[in-house]
Amino acid sequence: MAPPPSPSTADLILDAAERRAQSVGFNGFSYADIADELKVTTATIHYHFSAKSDLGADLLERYTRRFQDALARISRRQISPAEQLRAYARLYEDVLREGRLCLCGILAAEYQTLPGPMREKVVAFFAENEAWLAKLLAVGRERGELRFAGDPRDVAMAITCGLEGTLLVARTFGGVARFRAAAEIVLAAAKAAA
Amino acid sequence: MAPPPSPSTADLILDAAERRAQSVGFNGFSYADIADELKVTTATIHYHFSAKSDLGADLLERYTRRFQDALARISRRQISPAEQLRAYARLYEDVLREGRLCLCGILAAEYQTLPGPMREKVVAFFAENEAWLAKLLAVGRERGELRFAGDPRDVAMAITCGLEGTLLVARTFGGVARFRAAAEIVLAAAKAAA
DNA sequence: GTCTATAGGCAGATAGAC
DNA sequence: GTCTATCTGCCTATAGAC
Repeated sequence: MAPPPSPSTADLILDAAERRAQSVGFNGFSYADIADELKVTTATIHYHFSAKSDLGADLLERYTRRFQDALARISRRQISPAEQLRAYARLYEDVLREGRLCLCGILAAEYQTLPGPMREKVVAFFAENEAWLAKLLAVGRERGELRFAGDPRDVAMAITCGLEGTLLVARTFGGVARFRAAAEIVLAAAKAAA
Repeated sequence: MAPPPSPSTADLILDAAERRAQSVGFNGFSYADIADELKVTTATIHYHFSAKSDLGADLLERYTRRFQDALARISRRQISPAEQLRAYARLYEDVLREGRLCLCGILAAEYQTLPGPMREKVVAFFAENEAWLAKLLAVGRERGELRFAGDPRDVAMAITCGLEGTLLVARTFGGVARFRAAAEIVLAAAKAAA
């Protein structure tokens, strides 16, 4: 294994932008904010991401890829479908613990103000999310390890949306403890449904 | 009954601001946007709401009051707890049909950028929401008309958050049809839970 | 690749006439 | 109560030196 290369300026910018976008939204931070944090000037950021919409698009691409990777890692683990669901919920809980939201959750709230390319990527995130979750649910039900009625995609949608909403609300009202309690109830859609 | 008085300028401003806040967020519109829409100047708006944070606070107060009124109307109807839950979900569905989000849902996403007085009102909205819903759930269970395990407040939280998240996501991905399907599954937390 | 300097626009907010 | 006019500050973005 090669030693980890020290992160490029572009990566540092993405890191800072991601952290801010997940807490104050894409419209909630400026190039100046990031420039101050990294001790560079706004011109430097424009050199790497000529427009803010480009930064946003790259941000979404990296975030979605990483999220998909995390889902793939869950799939590879030799655990039951119910356990995989719990691992899925833990992805959200970890985000909340840092005082953040899901990037695509907060961007969904800003959707109407986003440039077109970013909008498409937000939609794609939810579509890929649902596809992964629906497959997990379908397989789990086939094996008799999960119980629920109806189309797995609908249950997948309900679970993803439930976690997104719980994250959103729990950050302002409830905190991590209540996130857990609510998330457990959300996940029960694929355990106890008739 | 007296005839409805023609709305004051302040009311018209609140109406326009509310519509915009529910679609682009509180930081997504400016005094100039509203001024253009109402064919007045920004100075006029400042006369009625000297700072934007005042407008935001008044907006939240009116919205929360109206939402509470809607909940009270549901409570007064002679329908089963399960039907009341459906009526609750319909409040959200109606908002989506206009392409909007719940005001407090979208403000929860902007929470970190909101002035203090607005933050408190957002939190209060969710607290009052949960209180109403928890009471409905508790009564329904006592009467044997609703089935669920655990603290009614946790189930209430899961349902409110589930609907908020479904609203958020369905606006960008899924639309009204899938909102309904997911909402039904969310509400099942208080019907089929073991 | 990073800087200084700056353009051009839009934001929230205020003073004072009518 | 509404207007015109304006201030100040921040934002995105660019030109050009190093």
